[in-house]
Amino acid sequence: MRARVERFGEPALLFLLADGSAHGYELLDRLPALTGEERVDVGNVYRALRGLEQEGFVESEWRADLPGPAKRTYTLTSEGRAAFASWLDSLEGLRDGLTVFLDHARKGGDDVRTAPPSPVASPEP
Amino acid sequence: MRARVERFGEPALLFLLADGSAHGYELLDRLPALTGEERVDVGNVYRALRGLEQEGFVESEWRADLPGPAKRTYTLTSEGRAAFASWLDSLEGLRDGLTVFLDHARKGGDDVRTAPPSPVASPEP
DNA sequence: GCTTTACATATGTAATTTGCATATAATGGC
DNA sequence: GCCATTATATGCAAATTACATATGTAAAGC
Repeated sequence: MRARVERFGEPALLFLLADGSAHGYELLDRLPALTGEERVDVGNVYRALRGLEQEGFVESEWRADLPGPAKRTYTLTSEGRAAFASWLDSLEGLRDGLTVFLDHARKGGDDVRTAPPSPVASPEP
Repeated sequence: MRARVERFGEPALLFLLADGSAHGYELLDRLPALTGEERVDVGNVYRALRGLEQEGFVESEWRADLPGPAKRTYTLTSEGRAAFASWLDSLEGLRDGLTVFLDHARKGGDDVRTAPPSPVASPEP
């Protein structure tokens, strides 16, 4: 069923790059294990990388010296590092928000799922 | 910065409806406080409600007897309640996944955020 | 009574994102 | 040379989202 993080791909890419420079294909390989997604779209990864580059979060350099076909090697910029840190904060906020929501939604045990809802309870800030 | 839950709107609507029947405008009012979003699109809420109805998760009934203009009052079905429970599980999985990711990304304290990630490749200052 | 404002639902559509397919090209093994 | 693999990239339809606008009723003000 549908419950995924929106634009989780970008922070995941930054996370992988924070671990060292890499090229797209390599990132593509390591992404599923990180995000838990079964299928990661090839084209969208490259598009995301170009987007991150346009935003100044990564820099790329063509490397023909490495074995195999020419690769575009991406490296985090300091802006990218800062953005990643900010994204982590944001994700943490999201996680905490989810926790609050889940606690709310599950309060009263299973009556949310089985019994008619209580007439009073409303989630107030 | 961008880090939101995708399709969080539907479970949020189900959550509000689990608390008792309501009409669209009312849900629209209570939604931002629940999801933390500043602006909730009016049209999309009604579209989401119709979607939920087509999936059999909610039922609606026009009420002209209530004060004010005629309202369409939505009520959770048992399928809706089940779907909500399932969504909660899904969200919980997401939350736990986020926790794992954050622990990973933050391991080693703040060095992810401040220090060069690895000696292998860093853009020279 | 008539006008204005608030309530309530709904449609239209442009922009963005996603998923899926396909193109291109270089390398290495045979 | 031929072919599978590695590597990057584009094209496009479908789905989603954001923004605007339309429609109609009821309450409030004068």
